[in-house]
Amino acid sequence: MSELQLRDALDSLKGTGVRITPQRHAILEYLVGAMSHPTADEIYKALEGKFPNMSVATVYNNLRVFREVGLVKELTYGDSSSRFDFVTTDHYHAICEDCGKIVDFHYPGLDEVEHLASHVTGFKVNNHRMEVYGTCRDCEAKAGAH
Amino acid sequence: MSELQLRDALDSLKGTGVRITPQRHAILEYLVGAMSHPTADEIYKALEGKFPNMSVATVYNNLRVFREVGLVKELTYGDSSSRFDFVTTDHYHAICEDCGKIVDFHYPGLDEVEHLASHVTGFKVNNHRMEVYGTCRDCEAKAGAH
DNA sequence: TACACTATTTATAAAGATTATAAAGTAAGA
DNA sequence: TCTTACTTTATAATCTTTATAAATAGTGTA
Repeated sequence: MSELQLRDALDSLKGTGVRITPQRHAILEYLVGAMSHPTADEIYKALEGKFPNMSVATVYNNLRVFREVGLVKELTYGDSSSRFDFVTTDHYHAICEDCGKIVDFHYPGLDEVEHLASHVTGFKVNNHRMEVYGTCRDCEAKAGAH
Repeated sequence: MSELQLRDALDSLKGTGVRITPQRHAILEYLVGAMSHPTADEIYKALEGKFPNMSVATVYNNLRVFREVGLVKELTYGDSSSRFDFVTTDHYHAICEDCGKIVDFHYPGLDEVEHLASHVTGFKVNNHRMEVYGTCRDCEAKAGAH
């Protein structure tokens, strides 16, 4: 399962022309296996045994690369440092109000909303629904050309 | 409208025993009137004309005070600095799947979802919809007694 | 109104997270 | 194997936020 996710991630990287270095492999592996959402520093410390010479910058650089490719989400809670989360297949929908097109997007953070809602309202919360409404790129372009 | 919000905020502060200084007044006034969600530094710069000697620490200290009292929400998007938002009456709904009861709850953080959705999908996002589903306390109690 | 007490502001330094830079190293295709 | 461009490393720099201590100023009370 994690194996498969890791392989998919590596393939996905290859597909976008990003080189696969041992450091990148290790960071991805760690993220896939991590139960929590680690900070850059936690990842750095976790891999320091395997890569005694690895620089913190390498961790940051690669987390950014992974984020840009869509493999990883950066979560900013209130605390001082960002947390990073391997993207799974949960997703929400963005809906175009002009043409009705529906586009998937991923967002890992809404469990927090369920928690807070439960806390505030006293409900036993089972699930939630969320959609984003707007104009898709095509319709926006048409409207712009008018 | 903003006037009233500001007065309410000041009263609320008095009620909790927080002193009202000219700096606090000005920061609150700025937050109430701000269309955007300013960063601490933006607030600092905006008030530097009125308070040439004000320290950045004062802005941070007071934003923390306001947050602790519940007047202000701290928003952490992906970018480097926190943004601060005067708490208004926007709210979401928790819906009981047994009896249909609807309870309001507040949650200030979903702008972040709009941002991310917009970035990922290319949509120009206008708004979103979110609801939480579950069982209210009454129905939960009844079911428990069954 | 004046006083006293304590919270607050200011100025500065310090801490912590993240990014920039340049030289050395290495993945990947030809 | 060779070459090229991308990566890593080490380090410094930047930026945001917090800590500290002395000076200042609100607020309740006499």
